[in-house]
Amino acid sequence: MPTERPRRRIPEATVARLPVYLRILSEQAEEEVESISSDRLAELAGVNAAKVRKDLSYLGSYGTRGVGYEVAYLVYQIRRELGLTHDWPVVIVGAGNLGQALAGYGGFGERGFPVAGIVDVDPGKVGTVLGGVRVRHIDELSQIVQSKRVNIGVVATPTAAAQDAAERLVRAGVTSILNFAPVVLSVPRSIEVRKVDLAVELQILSYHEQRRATTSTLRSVAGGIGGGPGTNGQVGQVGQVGQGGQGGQGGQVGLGGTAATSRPASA
Amino acid sequence: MPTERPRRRIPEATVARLPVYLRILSEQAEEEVESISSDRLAELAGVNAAKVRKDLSYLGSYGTRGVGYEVAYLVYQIRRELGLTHDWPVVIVGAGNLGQALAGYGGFGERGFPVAGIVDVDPGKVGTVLGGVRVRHIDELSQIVQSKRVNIGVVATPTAAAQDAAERLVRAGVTSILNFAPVVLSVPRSIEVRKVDLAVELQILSYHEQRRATTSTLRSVAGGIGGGPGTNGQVGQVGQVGQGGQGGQGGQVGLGGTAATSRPASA
DNA sequence: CCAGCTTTGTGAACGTGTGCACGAGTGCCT
DNA sequence: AGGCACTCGTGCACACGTTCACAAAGCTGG
Ligand SMILES: NC(=O)c1ccc[n+]([C@@H]2O[C@H](COP(=O)([O-])OP(=O)(O)OC[C@H]3O[C@@H](n4cnc5c(N)ncnc54)[C@H](O)[C@@H]3O)[C@@H](O)[C@H]2O)c1
Ligand SMILES: NC(=O)c1ccc[n+]([C@@H]2O[C@H](COP(=O)([O-])OP(=O)(O)OC[C@H]3O[C@@H](n4cnc5c(N)ncnc54)[C@H](O)[C@@H]3O)[C@@H](O)[C@H]2O)c1
Repeated sequence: MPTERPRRRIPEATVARLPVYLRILSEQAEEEVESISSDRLAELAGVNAAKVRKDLSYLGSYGTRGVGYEVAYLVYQIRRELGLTHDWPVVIVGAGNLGQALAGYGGFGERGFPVAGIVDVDPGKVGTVLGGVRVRHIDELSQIVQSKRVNIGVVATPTAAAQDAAERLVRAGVTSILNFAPVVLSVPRSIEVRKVDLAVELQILSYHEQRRATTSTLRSVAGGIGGGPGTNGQVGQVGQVGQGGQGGQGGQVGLGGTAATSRPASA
Repeated sequence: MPTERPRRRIPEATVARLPVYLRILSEQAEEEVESISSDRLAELAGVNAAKVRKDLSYLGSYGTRGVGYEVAYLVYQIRRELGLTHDWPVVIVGAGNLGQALAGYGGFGERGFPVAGIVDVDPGKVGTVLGGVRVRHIDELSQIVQSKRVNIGVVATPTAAAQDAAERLVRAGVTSILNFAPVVLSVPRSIEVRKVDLAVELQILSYHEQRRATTSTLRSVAGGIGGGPGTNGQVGQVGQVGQGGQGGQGGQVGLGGTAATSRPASA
């Protein structure tokens, strides 16, 4: 079993898809599927088969022509490439609505991101236990980060406090931040920041809804602008998509979208 | 005041940035700033100034050369383009950890996405009140969607139930879905789906952390692989970024990343 | 009214991402 | 052993997105 070093630098767009492949492959492994073709994997992931092959080719791990990929080996390779060979403890700043939901969610620990700690400024929150972890005061942040060797921090404070939270995280030694507050954080360029902004997601959906309404108005002059539900409910027929092409994605610096539109075929 | 129709189709990457500009411009408007340059807006949004100008040029709304853009007018134009001239009520499926956090979060209503309803299958959850909205049984979904004219649905059920939830939403008449479950939903191609997958975000961060560790190992042979915190905390000096370029983003069909990396200068 | 400064709008070059098409292996069946 | 069906790996063309650079346009002061 070759332990080749990551040969090329992996494109961000590919990095963003690897976790999806990984989840699917892990599921397949549980169902005792030993081998999988790029076609099948593409179908399950809702992407183009050529894209799957190209993505996987960056791993340097080879499939077998005429056969497909060995699921277990692929899982191993992707996990290694993503740095998932060991856990990455995370620390959450802000134990409000969202922080509590995150802490109470077991999915992170399962996927290798155990919650090493939750901190808050509110004395009323300190001491309460969320998802098995006791909320501690924010002054203990540095100590938690250092003793638990935390590299990843999550900002779940109100908007006004997000910049402060980020700075505290950076000072404490965190090098990657996942930010839920709808603000652009200012941090040293060496820090990797990713943003999840639900309002932005909804606004993008709104744009498409609005566009849908406008377009149909042009065709059927009757349609009101408010745009009632389209009620075309054809749920059964799944639309395997012709993958409407588009520029890349990736956690690029500028801004960039947040979610991905997908519409794959089910099994 | 010209009310020009949206001339060109707006690129997805731009659509994904407009909400960010909108938020910043709204804040500026509250601070009574009347005019803003692309440079300043770019700085606040953490993007390249040329990108800002190009993005805004798609709106057809004009700035004034030598001066900048009129904040209020830009806000109006962006809101119009994004379809934010009226509210878009949303319905949440799944009143668990996440559904409760979403319902309890006032930010959506403020931004034009009031929670029209929350539904769940669990009889124990039905009847409880979250964020001023009573949880109702999922069988009432269609009725809610139709009576409240809901176009956007949010899937916040466990993974196993997400596909079912999506199908119910589509049958009820919803045409856009925001999915929090880590699965690829199969829906008719006419339905717009966006996915927010926190585990994917963390795994992307993990990739970069791992890469950082590997790279530094090559340089300073000493460093352990586990990669303790880097503790280079230089918080004060904000890094206005040279916008490390990258391929596009956008809510493209395939998959695609979810969050964006940003690192702008603060005011 | 002109000179000089500022800032927009956009053409063009470049970089990234996507998807087709096909050569090149691999396994199976006869 | 040979033929055939299958699937990977990838070159290539094209689409999309980003950034630079600069002419056009507007403002201000004299
Ligand atoms: N709740 C959601 O569903 C949701 C959805 C989208 C975005 N968000 C964003 O997530 C963030 C958190 O939302 P929420 O609903 O959990 O808010 P919240 O008000 O319920 O919780 C915020 C918590 O942060 C704590 N806090 C305040 N200042 C702090 C500081 N300087 N350091 C550490 N902790 C501090 C508060 O004590 C509070 O417990 C907000 O920025 C919000 O915009 C939340
Ligand atoms: N909680 C988080 O912070 C978090 C983070 C990332 C992803 N997620 C994802 O979000 C989803 C929800 O997470 P959660 O923590 O809220 O889960 P949860 O178990 O707390 O809540 C799920 C809710 O959905 C309800 N439900 C189950 N089947 C349903 C159906 N068919 N129709 C309607 N409702 C149904 C359940 O009764 C429950 O109330 C999961 O897919 C999870 O992977 C959650």
